[in-house]
Amino acid sequence: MKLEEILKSQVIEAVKALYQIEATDSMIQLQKTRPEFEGHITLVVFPFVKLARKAPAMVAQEIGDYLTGSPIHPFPDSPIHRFTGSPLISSFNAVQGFLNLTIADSYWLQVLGEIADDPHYGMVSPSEETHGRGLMMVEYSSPNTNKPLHLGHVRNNLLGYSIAKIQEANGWQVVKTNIVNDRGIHICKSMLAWLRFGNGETPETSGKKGDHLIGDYYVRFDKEYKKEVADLMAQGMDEDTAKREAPLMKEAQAMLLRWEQGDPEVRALWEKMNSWVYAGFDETYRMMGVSFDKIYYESNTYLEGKSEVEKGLQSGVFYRRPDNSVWADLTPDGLDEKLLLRQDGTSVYMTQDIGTAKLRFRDYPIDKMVYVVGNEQEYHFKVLSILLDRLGFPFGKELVHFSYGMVELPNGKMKSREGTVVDADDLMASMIADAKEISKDKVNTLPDITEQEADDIARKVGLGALKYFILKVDPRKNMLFNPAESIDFNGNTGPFIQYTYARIQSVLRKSDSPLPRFTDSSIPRFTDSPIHLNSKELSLIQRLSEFPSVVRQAGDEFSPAVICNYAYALAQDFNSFYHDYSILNEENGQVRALRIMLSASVAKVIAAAMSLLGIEVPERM
RNA sequence: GGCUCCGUAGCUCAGUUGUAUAGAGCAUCAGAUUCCGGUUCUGAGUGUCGAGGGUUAGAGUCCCUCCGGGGUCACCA
Repeated sequence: MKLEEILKSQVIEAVKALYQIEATDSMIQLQKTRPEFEGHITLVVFPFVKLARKAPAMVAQEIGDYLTGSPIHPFPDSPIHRFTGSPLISSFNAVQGFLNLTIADSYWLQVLGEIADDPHYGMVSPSEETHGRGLMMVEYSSPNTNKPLHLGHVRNNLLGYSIAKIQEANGWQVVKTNIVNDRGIHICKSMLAWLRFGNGETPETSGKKGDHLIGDYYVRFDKEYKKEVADLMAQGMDEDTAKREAPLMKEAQAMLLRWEQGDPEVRALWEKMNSWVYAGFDETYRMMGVSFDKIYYESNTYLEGKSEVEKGLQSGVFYRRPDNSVWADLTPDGLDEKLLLRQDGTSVYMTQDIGTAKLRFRDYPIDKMVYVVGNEQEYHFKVLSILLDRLGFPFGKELVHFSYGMVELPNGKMKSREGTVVDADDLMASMIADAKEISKDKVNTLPDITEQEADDIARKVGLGALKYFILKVDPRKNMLFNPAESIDFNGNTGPFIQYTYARIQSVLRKSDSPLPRFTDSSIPRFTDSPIHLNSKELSLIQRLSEFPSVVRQAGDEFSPAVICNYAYALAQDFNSFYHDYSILNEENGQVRALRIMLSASVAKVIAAAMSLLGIEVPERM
C-alpha cells in the first residue's frame, strides 16, 4: 500500500507534466501485474487517453519514460525512507493501455526485511488504533439447550470465531458473546421425557455427554408424542385436535407454565438438566477451539425486553391494539407491522432480542453489534435493526446481520426429521480419526514421535481440514461439505497449508544456522546488496507484502474466505518456489540466508492467517 | 405472489474498487516412476461466466427484464 501511494503521487506528477491533467484519485488505477506479463505493478492508462488525445500504448510509453527518466527519491517521511540508491522503478513495459512497472529488487529486499522484523505483521496492534475503532460485540453460536450442536452450528461457530479474530486484527476491541436459548417449550419436552422415561439417568450413570443425553430425551418425547397422536387419531380424532390434545403435549405446556411461575421443583430440574447440557457444550466448544467472553441466557433477558417495550410504548414508538397486544408499525420502512407483546402480555422472539440488546448495552459500550445467524432470519434482523434504532440504541441502525447459508452433505440435505443430522462432536471425532489414518505413514516416520504428539497432529489436521473447508466458501452461499475432499493434502485445503507450514519448519530446523533472529543486526539487510531476486522469490515477497491489505479487506467484508484464499495462494507460491530452488543446499551464503529468511516469513504469515481462521498449525506433520 | 440471496469447467469453489488470453483443486487423459489399474512427479484439454438487453473506450463484475434454485413473508424460536 505504501508503495502504491508513492507510485500514485508519481503518476499524478507525470500526467500533469506530460498532459497538464489534474488526475483525481479514481483515475489512478494500480493493480497487480498479471503473471503472464513482466512487472509487478500495472498502471491502467485508459483514464488519461481521452484527455491526452493520444493512443493508449503511446500514453503508457510516455508515462513509463517519465517515471524512469530520473530516479524517484522516496519521500523523506515515508516508511521506506531507508530505501536509497537505485531508482524505485527499475524498468517498465507498455502493452496497449497497460503500463507494467518492474520494482527494483532492493525495494523488495527491504520489504522482506521489514516483514521479517515485525512480530505482529499484518495485525493492527491494539494500542495503535483501538481507540479509533471502538468496541465490537460479535454474537454467535446461540444454541438451544435441548439438543447437541450439529453441522449448522459448526459453520456458525467457525464463522463467528474467525470474524472476531479478524476484527481484532483490524484494531477493534472485540467481545465474543453467546446467547443461550435455555427456556421454552422445547426444554420442557426434554425435561418431561426424562422424568417420564428416564429412570433418573445422568451423564455420569449413562456415560453420555450431557447435551447428547438431553437431546436423546427430546427425540424420545417426539416419538412418544407421535404415538399418542396416532392413537388419538385411530380413535377418530382429526389430526389438529389430536396434536393439541395429546396428553404429553398438554403436560409439557403445563410444565412451561409452572416454570414461568417459578415453581421450585420445575426450576430445580431445569437447572440440573441445563447444567448437564452446558458441560457438554463446553466440551464441544473446547474441541472446536472457540470461546466466548460473555454468555447471556435467555431466561435472564426475556423479561428485560418487556420493560423496554413498555418504554417504547410510552414514547410512542409502539402502539397497543384494543386486544391489548403491542405492535410496531414498520410500514414507513416498507415492512409490515410487527408484534412485540401478545395479548396476554408475554413476549415473543423479537422482544427477547431487544431485551438482550438492552442488557448488553448496559454491560458494554457497544459501538458495533454483529449477529452471526443463518440467512433464514434476515427479515428478523432487518426489523430488529429498525426497532433498536427507534429505541435509541446507537448500534441499532448499523447492526450487522452476518448471514450465512446452509451446509449440505454429499448424500443430501440435513434434516432432523429424517435423522440425517450430522452431530458436531461425531463430525469432529471422525475428521480427527480420518486425519490419523491418512497421515499415519508420514507422521510415524518422524523421529522421536510420541503417541501424544501424533494424536495432537491428527487433531490439528482433522479440525484444520474441517474448519478450512467450511471457511473458504463465501458465507452467503449454501455449501456442500465433503469430508473426503476437505482432508486431502493437496489442493485448496487446510492440511495442504498446514503441511506447507510444517515443511518450512522442518527446513528451518535443518538449517545449521539458528533461526534468523530478525532483530539481530548481524542478519544482512540486503538493502544495498547486488543480490538478484529470481521470479519466484519476487512473487513470494510481493505476496507477503499483500497480507496487511488482505486482513483489512477481510475485516471490511466480514469474510474469512478472503483469508483462506490468500493463505492458499501463499502456500502455492511457496511450494512453487521450493520446488524450483534449493534452500539448504544453496551455496551462496547470502542467498541462502535470504531464502531462509523468506521461508521463515512465509511460515509466520501462514501461521498468522490460520490463527485468524481459528486453525492451529502443527510444527511437523 | 412480495422481498431477498444464489447461478462461473464434469464436480467443489476463487475471481478485490469494471480493464489484457476468466482461474485453482478434484476428476479425466498422456508420459515418467514401481511390488501394484494404488502412491508420487511432469504435462495437457476443458467454459455460449443461467438468458437477453443497457451503461462504458472496456462488463463474470454495474443497471433493467426474464429463467432456474434456496430462504423468508407466524401471537415458533
